[in-house]
Amino acid sequence: MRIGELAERTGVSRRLLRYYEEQGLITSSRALNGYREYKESHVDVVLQIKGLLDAGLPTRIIQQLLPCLDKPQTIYVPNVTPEMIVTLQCEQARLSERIESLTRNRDAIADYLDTVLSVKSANAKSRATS
Amino acid sequence: MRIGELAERTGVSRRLLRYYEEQGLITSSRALNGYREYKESHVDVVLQIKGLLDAGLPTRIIQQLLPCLDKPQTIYVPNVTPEMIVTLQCEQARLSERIESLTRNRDAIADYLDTVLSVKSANAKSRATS
DNA sequence: TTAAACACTCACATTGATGTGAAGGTCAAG
DNA sequence: CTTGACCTTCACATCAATGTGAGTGTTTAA
Repeated sequence: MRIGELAERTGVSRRLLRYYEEQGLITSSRALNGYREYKESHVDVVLQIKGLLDAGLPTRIIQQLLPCLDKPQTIYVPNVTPEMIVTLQCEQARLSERIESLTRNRDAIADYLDTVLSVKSANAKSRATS
Repeated sequence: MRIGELAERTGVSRRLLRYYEEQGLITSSRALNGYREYKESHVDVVLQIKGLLDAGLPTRIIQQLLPCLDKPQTIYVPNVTPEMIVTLQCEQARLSERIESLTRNRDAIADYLDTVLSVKSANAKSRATS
């Protein structure tokens, strides 16, 4: 598929798809006319990138992460450097921190909404009986 | 306390503290000489802001969120607009999405590390017996 | 064959979160 | 009274993620 379709199917602009490629997050083959050609699998990869980016990870980290997040991963196992392992462990820890922080805040919002909404419904009742 | 101490205790640069104030995330009183004065409670608020920012939320959202994340919140309940509730619900959903995405990816990293490390230890054993 | 839709590269603009530095005021200690 | 460590504002710089547009080539379909 070409860039337009990929953009449409992922919700990521053409501009950004080219940017991701420039940043080494995705690759593409080129047709004879120079157009980028993508495979089905790119859809998922782009969505994953989108998710990570949206989660606040910078592209250079994502670039390191991506090769490890593939499903049939066993092939890549042997040539992993110890530094890479350390990087991943750090990143894993950072992700956990983020998750915790986000969860805390989401729960706080939830609590707040609960309170607000219960008060509102109580008010509605008291208005009904007055 | 003054800005230097707050910076040190929160790990947020003076520059950023002023920026947060400019963005309406925190307030400060001024001493006679014009110096900013902060209270103990600012430490927690700044840490919370840091967490949210680090979690990828933009300041303008944090600004809307903050008043709702206070503990003694019941006072503020009455004057909440319906739009605000909608905003919060949206933001809550977005947070959940982020959390999901982050969790998925963290688990993928964990799986990868597990695989890598188990292979490594297997290799170590086979080297030992050869 | 021409127009519309799509692709390409290149480059400049913007936004948000930061850093950095200049020019100057305040205050405490020597 | 001076020096050093604070503080102030202001402004310019940077970086990553994006947008936007110009200028040009390609494919598609009327």
